[in-house]
Amino acid sequence: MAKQIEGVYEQLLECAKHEFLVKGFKDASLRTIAANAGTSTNSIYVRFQDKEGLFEAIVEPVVSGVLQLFCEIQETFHEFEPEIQKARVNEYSFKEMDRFLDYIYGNLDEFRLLLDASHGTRFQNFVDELTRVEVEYTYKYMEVAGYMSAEDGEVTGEFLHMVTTAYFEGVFEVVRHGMDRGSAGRYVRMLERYHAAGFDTFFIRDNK
Amino acid sequence: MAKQIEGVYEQLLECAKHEFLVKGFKDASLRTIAANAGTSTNSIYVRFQDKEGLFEAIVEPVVSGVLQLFCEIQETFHEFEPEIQKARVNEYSFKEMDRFLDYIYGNLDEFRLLLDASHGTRFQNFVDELTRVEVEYTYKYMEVAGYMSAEDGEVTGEFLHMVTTAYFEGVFEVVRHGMDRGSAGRYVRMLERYHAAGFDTFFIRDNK
Amino acid sequence: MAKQIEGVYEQLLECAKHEFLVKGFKDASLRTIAANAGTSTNSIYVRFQDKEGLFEAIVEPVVSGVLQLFCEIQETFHEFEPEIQKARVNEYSFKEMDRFLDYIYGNLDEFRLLLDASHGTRFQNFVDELTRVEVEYTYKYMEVAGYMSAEDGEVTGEFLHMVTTAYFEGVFEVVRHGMDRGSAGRYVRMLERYHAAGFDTFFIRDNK
Amino acid sequence: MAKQIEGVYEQLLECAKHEFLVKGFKDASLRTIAANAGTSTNSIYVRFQDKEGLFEAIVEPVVSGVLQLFCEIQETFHEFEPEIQKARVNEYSFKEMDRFLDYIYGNLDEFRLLLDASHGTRFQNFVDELTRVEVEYTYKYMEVAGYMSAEDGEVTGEFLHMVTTAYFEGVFEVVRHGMDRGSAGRYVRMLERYHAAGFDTFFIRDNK
DNA sequence: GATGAATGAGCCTTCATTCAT
DNA sequence: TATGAATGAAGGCTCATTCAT
Repeated sequence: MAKQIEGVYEQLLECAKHEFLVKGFKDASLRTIAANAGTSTNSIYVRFQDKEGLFEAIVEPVVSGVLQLFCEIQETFHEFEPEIQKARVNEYSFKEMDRFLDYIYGNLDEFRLLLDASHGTRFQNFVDELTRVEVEYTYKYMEVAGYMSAEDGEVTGEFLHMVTTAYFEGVFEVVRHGMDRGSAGRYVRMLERYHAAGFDTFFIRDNK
Repeated sequence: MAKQIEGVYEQLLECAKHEFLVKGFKDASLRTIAANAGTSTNSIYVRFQDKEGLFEAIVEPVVSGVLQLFCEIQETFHEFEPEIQKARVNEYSFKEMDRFLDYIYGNLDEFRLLLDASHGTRFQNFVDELTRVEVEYTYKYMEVAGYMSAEDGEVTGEFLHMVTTAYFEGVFEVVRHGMDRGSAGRYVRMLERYHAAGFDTFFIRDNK
Repeated sequence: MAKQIEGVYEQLLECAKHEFLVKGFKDASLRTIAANAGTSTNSIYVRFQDKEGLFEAIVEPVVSGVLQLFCEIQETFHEFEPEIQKARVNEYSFKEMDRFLDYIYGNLDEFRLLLDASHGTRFQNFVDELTRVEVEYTYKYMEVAGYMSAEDGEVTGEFLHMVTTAYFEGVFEVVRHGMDRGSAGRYVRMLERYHAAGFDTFFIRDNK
Repeated sequence: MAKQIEGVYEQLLECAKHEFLVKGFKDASLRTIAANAGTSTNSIYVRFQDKEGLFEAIVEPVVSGVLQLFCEIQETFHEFEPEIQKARVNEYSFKEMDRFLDYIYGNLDEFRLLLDASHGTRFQNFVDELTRVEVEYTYKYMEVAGYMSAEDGEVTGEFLHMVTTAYFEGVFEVVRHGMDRGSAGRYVRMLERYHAAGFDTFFIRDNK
């Protein structure tokens, strides 16, 4: 059974990660990656199909992971009773944001790649994907919790998308700035309060 | 002697703008630009030094312009008496945001370039630059208006930078999404309220 | 020990046939063939030596077959008495051409390979080989039947070769055009009359 | 006015011609051609756009030339009165075939390329193109001269195409075999008689 | 013998920039 | 200064074949 030379796979991933981080997807050179990994360009094709396949191999598990984590968090929350949802939304999101950050800090390089080196790949709209999911769940929550837009509906959808984008971009600034895990936690906590306030300016509870 | 042929300069700018918009800085081809402009590649070098020089020629006036406008707005504001500043801050920023948007919409392509096609040039951190200026003035204003952080100061600076980034990114979403001027106005107004609310959550007036 | 896995040989032949037909010998990819056959490239080398060996394995039996059939037909004919040869040449060749076409239509793909996909292999001159054999027998027949060239002999040989080539190329057009067996029969019959007329223009019977 | 280095163009054409002749279009290497011409591969792109452009540059003038010559010959003939056409068809085609052969022998290498090295280019069906033109004119002539098919019409068109193909392939054998100009003349003359006889077997004059 | 990775060379094409005219 | 070829390097990718397991 012709085995791949041991360690080359990992070497390639490591060197590719580095190259992509430094030069971005487009400008990264497979020749350079292969040379640094001490092998031939063809090794890349054997293992990863092509350039984008190499990028995906690095990044895809993390993308899947974060989406799964994200959905799991949301689903768990949305299974609570409406009353509980309303009562614990802040507490809950604080707690879960920590899991989220843990995941990010467990895969820092991959997130850096997704955020700043993925142009030209199918991951270039990664943040947007996350945003879409979040917006969807936000709508669900608004319904459950009896929120309604404070404004006429005209622009609500796009606006919500916009500020949610801003929220995620804010979270990911933490990655871009190379902040340590501790600071990141504090920051993001602040960011949540910040956005919660903004949110409450536009969307108010329709309670009696 | 041997004057530059009239109109070629403008042709080059126009064609370069188009090419950069479509392909981004890195992937744009000087050959293509020159060919479309009906001249030779060397014409670019004569007029703009090199590829980045060409990009700068398109974008730099707008960058200068927006920075100047921005500073002017801020300076004017900061020349008011503190009492007036405090009283009119919202009204003022609403009004001035319109000038800002007008400027953007008067130079849409250039902003698009700055936002999405400048990677690889010295303008790739354009938003960050704006953010830095804004943050600086925010500090000044906070001092004048007697604001203070609601939190311990440890992370204040970076946090302020972060949310200001989010603010500007939010504003520029308007460009990226190809929103029309009217919608943009409404959006950004909402965005300001949103961020104002967030801001007030953290920075409170030390009045008596 | 370690016997070849049953059926792989046939699979390879089948897939190779398809690949060669579609891409021609040079552009065919052994990787693709092996992959389609559900085996490894090396299986090809074990069974067929190399790329050309694979091509030969497909095509050689048919080449042998057609040559054998061809010679058999000719030999049978030439065993007849001269008088009978002269009397029945047309009738005979009509009848035998049907066997020839049957053989072709029983091995259509292989003939297609020989005609249009063999460049780069030792079969690239397949038609020429057939032609040479035919010309040889034609000479024999001419002697037996008392034909002689109507022209001075200078160019006779090459000319005969040329028109015989034209004859065979004509026959094989039937394959290239994907004609059905029925039409092919009619065409080739016409072609024979056509060439017979041409032939009789140059080579006339030295009878008294 | 930046001139191309003198002679490089010609060198490239010459070396390309040689490489294409030896290896065929597909297998020819631009690197090799450039190296042999003492220049860089890019010189090829500057002058000829791409690989096929290089091939075209060699071969296109000859293709145009031969088509023009061919049509001119045909048109001239078809401008004669029907009576004259009928009377002189053989004499005329003999004479003009010499012009045709002169043209071929004035551009031997190009014809070799067209016949045996053009696979993969838009010239790969060169003979077929010629054939189509010839067949068209043949139809015209048949009408004028009162020919009609001796057979039912079913297969006439395709059959005519087939034998005309055979005719041209026969003519071009002269190129493939490297025959000298003198022999070629005699051959082709014979070939014409040969085909004329075949033709007359199927298409007979509807005279009274 | 089967596997499939390694080899090592090669493909066409494109680029930003320089340079001779 | 305009021109556009020359430069010189690099790009991703694919190949037939060999070789270690």
